Amino acid sequence: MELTQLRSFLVLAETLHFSRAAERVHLSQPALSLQIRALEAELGVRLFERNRRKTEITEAGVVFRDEVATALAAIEHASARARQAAAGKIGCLRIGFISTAAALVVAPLVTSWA
Amino acid sequence: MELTQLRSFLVLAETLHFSRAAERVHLSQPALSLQIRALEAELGVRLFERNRRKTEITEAGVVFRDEVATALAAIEHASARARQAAAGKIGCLRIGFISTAAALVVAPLVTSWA
DNA sequence: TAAAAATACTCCATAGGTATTTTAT
DNA sequence: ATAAAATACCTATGGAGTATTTTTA
Repeated sequence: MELTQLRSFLVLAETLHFSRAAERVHLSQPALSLQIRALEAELGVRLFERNRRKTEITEAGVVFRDEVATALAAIEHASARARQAAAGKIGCLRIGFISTAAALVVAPLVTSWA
Repeated sequence: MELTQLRSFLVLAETLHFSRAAERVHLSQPALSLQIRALEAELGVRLFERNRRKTEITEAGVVFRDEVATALAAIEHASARARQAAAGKIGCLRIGFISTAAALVVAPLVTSWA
């Protein structure tokens, strides 16, 4: 399973139209089709019902869509938090009394002041 | 960003040892090294500090690890739920009175009885 | 006949492996 | 000298594109 497949899946679940979904994720229609097929194959679950002229999402597809959306958002969030942490925006707030000499040592380590 | 990179990252965050982590995810040591480098490059964040003989996880790495672990678990969960839904294990519980004739029609649709 | 998805095929980018080097103890 | 990670290089896989076919309304 690939993140790109999951992103494509979410867009298709929204548009319910392979060609338009493909356009939105910058893929050709066949490429998107293959991604969805691969995803369905790996899950062993049919996510969309391709009837006549319309593409419908299955009940399983709805369940998968809602949970995957949350998971992908979590990954985005994780990336943002990691960047913040690296930039020193995330850390511990600890309160205590120290000597003036120690304060001079500690001060340069502080990344932001309240 | 790829799921395989995230899985490799989680294992490395656990073992703190490239060779052993590579073994656990069935990759060669250089391949794992490249995955981590690619991940760090995409995030713009250093996730591990490779000092002398020991590999240490950075503060940003810890943040990323915790959130990614949750996200990956969510994806696993989504897959399981989708399979359950496809198998008809998830659905509505609706209670009402219907005729015996209607009951005979409905009965075959029931996937499980309470 | 038109519109949408699936299939066939070709190609190339890149992920991964092996071999080697670098680095630090 | 050893142990661990990085680098170099090569290869093969499979993902993506174009062209085409199938399907059904």
